[in-house]
Amino acid sequence: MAQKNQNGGAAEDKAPALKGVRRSLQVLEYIALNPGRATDVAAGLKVSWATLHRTLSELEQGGFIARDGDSNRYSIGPRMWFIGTAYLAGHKALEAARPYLDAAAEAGDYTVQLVERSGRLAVTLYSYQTAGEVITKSTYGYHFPLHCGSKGQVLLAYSTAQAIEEFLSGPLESLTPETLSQPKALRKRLKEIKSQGYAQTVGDVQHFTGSLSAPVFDRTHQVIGAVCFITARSAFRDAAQVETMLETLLRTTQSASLALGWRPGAAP
Amino acid sequence: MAQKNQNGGAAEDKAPALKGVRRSLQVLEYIALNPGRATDVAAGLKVSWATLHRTLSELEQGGFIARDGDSNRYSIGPRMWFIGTAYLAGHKALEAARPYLDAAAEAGDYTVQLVERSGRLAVTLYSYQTAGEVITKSTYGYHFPLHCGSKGQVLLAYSTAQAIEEFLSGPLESLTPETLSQPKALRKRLKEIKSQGYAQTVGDVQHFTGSLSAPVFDRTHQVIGAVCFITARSAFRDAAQVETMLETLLRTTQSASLALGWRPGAAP
DNA sequence: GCCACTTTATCCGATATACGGATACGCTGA
DNA sequence: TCAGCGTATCCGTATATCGGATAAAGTGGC
Repeated sequence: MAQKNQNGGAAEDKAPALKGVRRSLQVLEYIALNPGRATDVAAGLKVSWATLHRTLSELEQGGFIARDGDSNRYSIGPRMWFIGTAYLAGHKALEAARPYLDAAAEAGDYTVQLVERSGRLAVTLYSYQTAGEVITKSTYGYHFPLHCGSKGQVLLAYSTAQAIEEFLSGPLESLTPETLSQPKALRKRLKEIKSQGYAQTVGDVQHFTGSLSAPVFDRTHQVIGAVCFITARSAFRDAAQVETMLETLLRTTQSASLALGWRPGAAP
Repeated sequence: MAQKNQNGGAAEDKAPALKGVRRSLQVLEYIALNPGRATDVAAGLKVSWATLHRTLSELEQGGFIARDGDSNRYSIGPRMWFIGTAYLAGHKALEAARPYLDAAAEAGDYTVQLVERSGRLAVTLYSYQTAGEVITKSTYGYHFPLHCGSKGQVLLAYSTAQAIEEFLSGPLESLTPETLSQPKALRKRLKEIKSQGYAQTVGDVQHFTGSLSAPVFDRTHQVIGAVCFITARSAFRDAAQVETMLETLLRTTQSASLALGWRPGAAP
């Protein structure tokens, strides 16, 4: 389960200024991905034990990570949530899209999400889960690699060819037996997605769910995120129902894009 | 608007180990509260400009803060959200309470929140906003001081006398003319709240809304958070409606507490 | 309950690292 | 054009940080 640099890569390698700061944030991210004991973190990050210990103490003291008294396991602390949420307040795309997301959620019986890319993962910015149907791991805090699930695939499909290759050259783990994890197959899939304007996957993230996603554009015709509808696997057997979902989905993404200044037509 | 150490205080003062790390996180928190230009941050935190510049560069490079190209204003970056959300995955109280929160949200026409305390602020962990009525600032990313709004007051009311005094000795800003900001009046109010088991405020956070909150306990009879119902001010004129809300609220908090191992009866 | 082992905590001297004053660049508005 | 503010970068020095080693505490096997 020890997935190391799943998210990283954001110019993390070149310049080692402010060594301590860099490390502490790496530690935070590592713990976000794999909460666990101190030694494991030290091993995963290849940091000398003494150094790591100091770092952890400092972070814990500040409430940025929390330690379970009994097991000595570390996990992300409340203060990180506090800081992190500030990202949403003032997120222009989210703000613009929210009304349409809510409307879509009311219209049907599925979970509605707005996601964006962060490193190799699709990160949920907003999740509206109609109370009727509860789908685990469809809320905040669960992020999946881009090749798993329609949302990630959409984000990936609209990247540059170079970015796609870069992603595909990384590790492509399988979350279920149905996960597409062959670069070749994925390339083909991504092309299809881009040409049809949306993605649909079933059972490649969790066995019993499926999802439908489409991209959201900003005024410069760049994809800044994706809207994703998630529902039970069974729903995808009913073609008419899928058709309706798709219609709502595309209406939603188009509305959101328009609200962000996007206008139909080819990119400038 | 420059509220400095609004959240802090978590043993931030005593031990200066890992200076750089400490500062960088202070910077992050400061920016979370007051996004803005570099100089303002330097002034607010009383850090030499050169040092701050290095810190900001490092944080920006990692995607922990984002800088608006034109105005040079800094705000929290996507990676902080990514890390912060990990706090929710595995938050035992949230997990236990969620079903009841959802149920409550379905039952009535108000926003349902689960909040917990972080420093001097009440922080939203979960917010379920029925699409019908949209209340601004009732989502993630907007945090209010404990003395404003019923949610904060509940959290405060169940603190130790010492913690209450400590809070009251800090700055008590008024968000609206109706905010209670006199320590004396607040002390009285907190006593009332604790004796009646819930809090109700109207118009003390935003002019046009009111809220109703009650505490959630864990097995050790400690308050680990509060559930809060928020709705339009007008709704609070209808006594019968308030009565119904209150009933739902108390049922919700009791269910959540039970799910956390709390049992009725006095603390051990 | 004892022993071997793993994990966590703390010390301390050497050295690399980050600090901050000073200086230079760039933008905005008068 | 110039003044003034905000931003970027340089560089010598002092100091804060690193990590090996050691001690303490916890874990599990038998």
